[in-house]
Amino acid sequence: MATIEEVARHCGVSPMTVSRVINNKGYVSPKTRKLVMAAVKELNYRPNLIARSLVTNKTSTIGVLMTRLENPIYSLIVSAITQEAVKIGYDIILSTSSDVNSSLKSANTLINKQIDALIVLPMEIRETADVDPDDFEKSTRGIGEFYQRFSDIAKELRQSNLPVVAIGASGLDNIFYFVYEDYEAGAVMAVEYLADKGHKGIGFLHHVVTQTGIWGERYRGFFKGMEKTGCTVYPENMEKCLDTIESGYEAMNKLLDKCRNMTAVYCANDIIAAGAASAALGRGLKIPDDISIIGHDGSIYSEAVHPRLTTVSIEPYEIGRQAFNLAMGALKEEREAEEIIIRPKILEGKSVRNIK
Amino acid sequence: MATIEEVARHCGVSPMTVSRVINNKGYVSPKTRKLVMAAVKELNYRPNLIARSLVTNKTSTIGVLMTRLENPIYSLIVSAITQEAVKIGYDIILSTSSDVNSSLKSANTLINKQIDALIVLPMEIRETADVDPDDFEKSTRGIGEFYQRFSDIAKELRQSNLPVVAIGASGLDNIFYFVYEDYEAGAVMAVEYLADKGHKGIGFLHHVVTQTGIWGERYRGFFKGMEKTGCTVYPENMEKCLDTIESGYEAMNKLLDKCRNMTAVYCANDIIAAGAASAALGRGLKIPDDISIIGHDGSIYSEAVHPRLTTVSIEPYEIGRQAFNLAMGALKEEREAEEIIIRPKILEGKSVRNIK
DNA sequence: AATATATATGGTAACGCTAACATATTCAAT
DNA sequence: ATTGAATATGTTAGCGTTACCATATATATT
Repeated sequence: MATIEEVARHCGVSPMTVSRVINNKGYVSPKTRKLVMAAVKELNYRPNLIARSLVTNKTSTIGVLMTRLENPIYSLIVSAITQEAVKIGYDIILSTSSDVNSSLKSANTLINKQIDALIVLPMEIRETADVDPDDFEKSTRGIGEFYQRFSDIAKELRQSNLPVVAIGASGLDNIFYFVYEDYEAGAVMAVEYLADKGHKGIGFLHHVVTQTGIWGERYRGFFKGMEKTGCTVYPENMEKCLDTIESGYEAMNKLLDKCRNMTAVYCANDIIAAGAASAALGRGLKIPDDISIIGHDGSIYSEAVHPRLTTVSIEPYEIGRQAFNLAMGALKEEREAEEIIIRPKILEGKSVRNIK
Repeated sequence: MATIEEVARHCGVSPMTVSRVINNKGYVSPKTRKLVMAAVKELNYRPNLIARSLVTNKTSTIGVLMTRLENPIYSLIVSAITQEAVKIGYDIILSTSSDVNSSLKSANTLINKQIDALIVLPMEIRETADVDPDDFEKSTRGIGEFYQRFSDIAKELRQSNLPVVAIGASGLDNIFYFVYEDYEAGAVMAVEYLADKGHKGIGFLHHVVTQTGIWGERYRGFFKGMEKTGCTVYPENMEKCLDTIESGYEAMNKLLDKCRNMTAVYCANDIIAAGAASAALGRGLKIPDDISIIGHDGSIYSEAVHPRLTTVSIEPYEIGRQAFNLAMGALKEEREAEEIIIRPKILEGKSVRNIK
């Protein structure tokens, strides 16, 4: 592989001149520029970006630390980040780890690789590697611990001016940039939407996790929405489940067995809603004639059921875009600290009936 | 940020000794080791992996060049790659580009960043940036051009011992490692499965692209399967569509209007099948009692419809795993050239009726 | 003609690390 | 005691690039 030195020798100039040409920086006469460019082409010269990084102290690479790329929402976020990044000549280096220890290890590796900024998306991080992934109570309990132990690293990064953007969180020690979706507001919106269509008997398929994280927010949002719209919450119209189609299906069947005066159901996400829709159809119920369903996420699942699901659409692309630009802004030291809250939207499908 | 030199000074040894400790390489007395480790902790030393790479000439980073991370199949492949990578201390640097020019540019950047290996996954690459993404005829026409123009780069990489693994392709100039799924065999399997259940009137919802790439393979596979099972192909039982739910829905409606003696439909992928299922349900048809449906991909879409779709399951995780390990094997120069073909499996749902 | 400014090029050192070699020191085996 | 290997540490140089400063020439301004 040709080096800058060889290119320089090949056309009788100094390495510095070659450097000026390839970086388009400083003064170079048109004649030498042409000469150098010809040599670059002839020798098939590739600038060694590692060597450049060593001296410039920047890599044009940002680290993304996350858990499950399998989850379409996260992969959409990452997709947005990479798309924004490529626009300004940045690349992303991706690390997926599922438990606290390996996440911290990954974070350190990324930092040691001299990334210019770090975006963390630790949703679904697990306490330990050996936890049953289907034990959701336990399996989401790692996030807090991660942030706690990450705090020291974040402090250090702060000092060395490496911005850290946390997606899906806020108010953490030593982290100053946040992007998150207002899930609670989304849940409120879902209930309001149903109430607005004349529904009073509103059911809820919620995740088993009800206290923390995204599921906690949606859980609280449901109650808030019910109160706001003056609807009564009946325990018989609620059922818990996991984040799978199968679980949503089973929970909906249980719910339909015990519910009373229930005309609509808010599902904590589209996956659950898809399962719920299947259960309803399987019992010969028509959607939305016999039962209205509203989901949450605006994921591709909401399109996969018939009729298309009305859902509270979160904006993964927007989250990724904002996260990346926040990181870039912080690099330029434009801001000291910032928090960006993305508001969801109602994405109307055909799964909610107007019964007014 | 502390350097190795500072750590060395701090405990009165040479940088080499510190290097030996942090790399666990060569002889170091237990006493000095302890001393150094204490200094490392105290100064919060982080080895600069960029500097290390410059001298070792390896980065423990592999490049992944792809188009649309939004497509769950691709993101599952990437997920598998990262999971395999992290196991042996590698990271992946991800680049998503949608057209030929920017893909080549991204490839060059990755190479210049001194990646140890490159995995390319150029499915759905477009000829130019301004092509309408929904114009599938045009939008998939870029792959060939990409590989053609990539060939020079591949040759160069070959010389510098940087392995290139192409996913979803085979027999390309200057590329020696391939991992791909046998989609044609999958289509044959789908038809055979239906025939085995007693179906003779088998319909086909195929993609508008019928000559090249994955759609071409599935298209050919359908005919091969029909011939193999002795079923007759009726043009009235075929309809073309795009890779969207909506398009699958519309195509299925057209198909149901014109078909004759059709008891089952093979859909070129699960997205189309999900749309088709919705259309069938929307017409009051029962699945699988009135019409059997089989999809292709084994994607999460196949779970999102009721009843759960029987589908030809491709193995994205396996593809990613094999691709990464192929790259690693090539790095160790264990092999000269290799081609790994992944065979799909039938994933049984409840969307196909046994009419024997 | 004299001075200031813009343009063009080169030399040196350094970024932080490790490979390769050199040199001690220890310890066991003769 | 003598040798040879194993153990332990240090020295030097270089990976490929650019920052910084120095210098030379061309062009504009008075």
